[in-house]
Amino acid sequence: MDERDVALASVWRVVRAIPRGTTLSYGEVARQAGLPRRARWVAVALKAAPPSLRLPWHRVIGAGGRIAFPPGSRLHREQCRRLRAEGREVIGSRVVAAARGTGAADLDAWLWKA
DNA sequence: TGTATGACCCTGA
DNA sequence: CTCAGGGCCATAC
Repeated sequence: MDERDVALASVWRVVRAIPRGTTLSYGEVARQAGLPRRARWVAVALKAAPPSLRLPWHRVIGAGGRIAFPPGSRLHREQCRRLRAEGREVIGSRVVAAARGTGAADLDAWLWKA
């Protein structure tokens, strides 16, 4: 098990821990995984994640609530669908910050502040 | 070996 | 809002 595997496991662990209805940016995932400033690599890690892990990858979005996939692409639609299924509003490629007081909101309020 | 590409991020104009 | 420019770094060719 080399460094890469450890890093992959760290990222997956963080993503797996994102609560339902909440979102985390790539940069934040990287940071919480102990890989500061490696947001880009988080994308690689997600792409490399075996589907069998059933990671909630849809809860990982770009900074500022931006969906990272090209609008109209299959994955973009899939992510929108899953986020809305968890009660999040999505407008275009933007995931609207959750309103305060609705439970899962505090995290991203802190994240993309306001 | 070198270059290009990308599910990124941030600042500044 | 867009665009540019810097940083980041694994992968693919």
